[in-house]
Amino acid sequence: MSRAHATFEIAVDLVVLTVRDGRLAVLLIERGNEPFRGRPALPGGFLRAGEDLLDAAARELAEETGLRGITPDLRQVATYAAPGRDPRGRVATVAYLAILPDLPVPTAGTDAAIARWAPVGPGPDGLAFDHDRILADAVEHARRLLEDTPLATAFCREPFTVAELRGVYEAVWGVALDPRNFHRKVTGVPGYVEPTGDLRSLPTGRPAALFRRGPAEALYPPLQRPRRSLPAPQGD
Amino acid sequence: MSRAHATFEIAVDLVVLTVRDGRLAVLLIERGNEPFRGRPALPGGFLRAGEDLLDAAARELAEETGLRGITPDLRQVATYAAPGRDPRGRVATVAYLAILPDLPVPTAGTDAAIARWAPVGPGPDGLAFDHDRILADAVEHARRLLEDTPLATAFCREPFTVAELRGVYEAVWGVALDPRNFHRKVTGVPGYVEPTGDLRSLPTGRPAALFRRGPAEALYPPLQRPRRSLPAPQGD
DNA sequence: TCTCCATATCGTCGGAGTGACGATAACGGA
DNA sequence: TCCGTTATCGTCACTCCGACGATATGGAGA
Repeated sequence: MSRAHATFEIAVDLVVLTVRDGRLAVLLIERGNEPFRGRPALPGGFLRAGEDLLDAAARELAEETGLRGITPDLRQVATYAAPGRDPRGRVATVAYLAILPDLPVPTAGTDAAIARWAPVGPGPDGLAFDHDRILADAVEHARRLLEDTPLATAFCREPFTVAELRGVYEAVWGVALDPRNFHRKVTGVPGYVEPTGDLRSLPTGRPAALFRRGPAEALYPPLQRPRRSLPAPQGD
Repeated sequence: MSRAHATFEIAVDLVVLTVRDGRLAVLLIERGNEPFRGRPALPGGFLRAGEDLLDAAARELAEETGLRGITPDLRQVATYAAPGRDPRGRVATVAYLAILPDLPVPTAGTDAAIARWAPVGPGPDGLAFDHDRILADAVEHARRLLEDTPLATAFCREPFTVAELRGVYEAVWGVALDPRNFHRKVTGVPGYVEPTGDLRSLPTGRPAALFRRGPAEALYPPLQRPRRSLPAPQGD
């Protein structure tokens, strides 16, 4: 059997998302080496011998964020292997999506690079390699997952209020949601959130009930993001 | 920078689905070489130097099915790279999903192996490598895509009838659908199918109107598969 | 204490979507 | 002509949803 096929290095890149100050943010590092030295990039690293993809993603996440013992759900998003995407040679990268609650600080410096939260905007961010594209794909993936999975609770520290959960949806989808309808829908999905029985007082307003994640792995009925496909009201 | 990372070969495996005789079927080949010689497997091959993933998937599809000029939509499903998944060494594979109308014959023998359509059952099929898992993931992917994308039309040759499209949904989802409600929903989604104005007579029954694919890239409202989460009627 | 404000939570109402299923249409064949 | 079969349209009750009014409950300030 011929062995004439090209060989590759395989990297795992992480799209770590959180919500900070009501805005969606992504964990970025500053590249310390060529290529793209000094440019922001997604954290990631190479797959090691004997290591599976998910293990590598979890290892990189721990190294970049300093998180230990926490196992956030990591979801594979897509794989990119275009020739020329890495000037060093043939490198394929598998992108993973991770969702974290708003941490005090990314605990940078654990590894080689400086990590920081950067707001996710609508346009490109000038990231290294093809990381703009990877980020966009991952964000779109997260937006879809919010609709029919309990992923949004991964953005929140427990216990959380309905308003905090609503803030997650608003930040990720980039839309404003009606607090009353949102409350009705979230509390109406079986197994999505469970009341702890406690309340939390904010600097203003009526105290809010606290919730924890429920056992549901899929949301039914789903929380659909607003669609614009209105029937184009007949002018006149 | 150290270059001590493991190197890999990267393969592209295809999950080519169609509907034959009202049942979901997948294109399988019989392996002609070790490992897993003689075992059925998904068609696929190695990524070549200078080739991108999608190009490799399209090339393999053309080689295995003999299709030329046709560009069915190929969708990346997931990537698998567990150590030991390929006895020959470290091989990562990127799975692609392709949907075809029921072809007369897979036009086997174009490449090295014998290709055939095999029905997709609920259980494992004893495929080589981790292809049982890949197939299951891809089928679940297709089931989801039927809900909110026009993917189902890719199973049909144009023009097609509503009943043929319904047969696709029934085969892929494995459920029976009410013909009247299905007709109402499919023709009610803007841009999903467009009437050609022609009719097709079957050996029996009233002739059916013929349709072609519409311009919609997403279905709204979606055609949701039946959910079982009924409110558990109170026994009493 | 009373008023005001902000947020949380509950209710109401009309419209859209859906599943169950009846009714009718339009063929081929007995 | 009658019948079986499939296609297509209609009806009805129920759910879900978005818009939005009403009420609850805290803190801040008069």
